[in-house]
Amino acid sequence: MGVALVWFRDDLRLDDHPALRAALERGLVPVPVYIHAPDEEGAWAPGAASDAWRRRSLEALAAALERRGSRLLMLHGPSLGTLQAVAALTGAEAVLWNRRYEPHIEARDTRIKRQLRQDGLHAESFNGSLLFEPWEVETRQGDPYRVFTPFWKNALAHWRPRPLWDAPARLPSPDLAGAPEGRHLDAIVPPPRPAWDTGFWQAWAPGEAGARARLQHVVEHGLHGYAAARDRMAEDGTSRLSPHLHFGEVSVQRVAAAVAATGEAVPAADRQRLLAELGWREFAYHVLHHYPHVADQDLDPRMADFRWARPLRATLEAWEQGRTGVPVIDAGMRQLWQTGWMHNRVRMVVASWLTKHLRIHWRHGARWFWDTLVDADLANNTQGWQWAAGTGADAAPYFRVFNPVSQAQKFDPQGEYIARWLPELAPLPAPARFAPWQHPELLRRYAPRYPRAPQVDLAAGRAAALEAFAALRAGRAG
DNA sequence: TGAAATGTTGGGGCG
DNA sequence: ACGCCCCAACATTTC
Repeated sequence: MGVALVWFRDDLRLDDHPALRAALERGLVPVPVYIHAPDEEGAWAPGAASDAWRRRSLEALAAALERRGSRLLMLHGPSLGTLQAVAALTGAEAVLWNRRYEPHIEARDTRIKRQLRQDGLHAESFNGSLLFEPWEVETRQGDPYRVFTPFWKNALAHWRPRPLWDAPARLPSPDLAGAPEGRHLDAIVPPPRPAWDTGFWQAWAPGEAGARARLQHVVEHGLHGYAAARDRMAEDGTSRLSPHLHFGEVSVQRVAAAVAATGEAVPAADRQRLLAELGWREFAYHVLHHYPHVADQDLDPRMADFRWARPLRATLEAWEQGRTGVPVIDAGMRQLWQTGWMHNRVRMVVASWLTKHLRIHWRHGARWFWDTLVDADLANNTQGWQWAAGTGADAAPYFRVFNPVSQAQKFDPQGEYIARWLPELAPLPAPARFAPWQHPELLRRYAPRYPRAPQVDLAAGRAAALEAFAALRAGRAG
């Protein structure tokens, strides 16, 4: 029987896996391969939190393959050379994989595909992670979209859910006698030392089983009322599927199908809202594909002359470590540090603070998120930061400045979120937790170590941001 | 997927 | 009954 290498990357599942499916449908024995090649990730090599997750997800994938009679070959080295070597040693006739859509990875994979074909192998890639190919959706004029709503309207109108493919109960066992000895997981992604990630795994279950369990939970309990619940900071109202989707532990096609299948059981607005969140993910990949510079530069060239503040180390560190003196921001930054994740609404609030009140360029925030988020994803992270900073596609206008106090009052009315992640403020009565600088006597008594005042006065920071924006416009006009 | 300033409206107190 | 004022509630505009 012929052999096909199935090259796993950010698709760490067996269910609804187009490349694995293709191997089996061609009657080939799949040889699952994972190659660690961080040098090829360029400036955006996975961060520490991402690697901590990846390690667990790979462990789960390897176990799932073994339970089915197969085995994951984990290797370290240049992707092309490693694939060539393994193909030669196993006698593979095909190399199959699901596409990644980061521009520099797309370019690398195109070179790899060309070379493998020159070597006489059947090399083929599939869409395993998006509902729509980034180049598939276009305006009537044939241009890429830069505004979400028409993008999503057009995309949904053309959505034809494809049949899902269930992971087989058994897989053929590859003959790895001639193959290189696989590396131990520790050699691929070493465990964090010291084990700073222990707090993560009370909140998360990396791997395909955890992803499917979460999807089931969302569909059964999280969809009814989702549109409003997703904004409430203290609740488990968001889907929390982002890291599972990033690592491809669940197929986005399966997520969309499961949501759509709830039908009348769930209000249409809630269903559409969750689908729209998947839509933002699609939009982020669409924009990154067509404007590959956005990961590092403003999409909107008019922002090039904007007067960003010099990013002072101390200011940035206070933000990173949750010592800004604004409770909802500090709570969010500590949730991020302790669990590798932050509630979506809080992400918007902390991003607005950094880019508007502090006027620090969004790339500094994007970097910190990249290193600390378990769901760090180049397209989504870029889209989120450029949206918040007002520099990106369909971004919040620059003058849209979040007030972190009113945001907390609105979306954490009992101050529970603040108390949970900033326990030093828990002794304060809830109404005093939103702006403790207005209650100096309570601060002194109950939270003597918490900053006496925000790192920037709220009104002054807002005014300075608006003033800088006005100066930009004036400069352009004159 | 804002916030704050400004404008409008209408009920009620009061002379 | 009427005009006047206040002000909350809501709507619109501006940044």
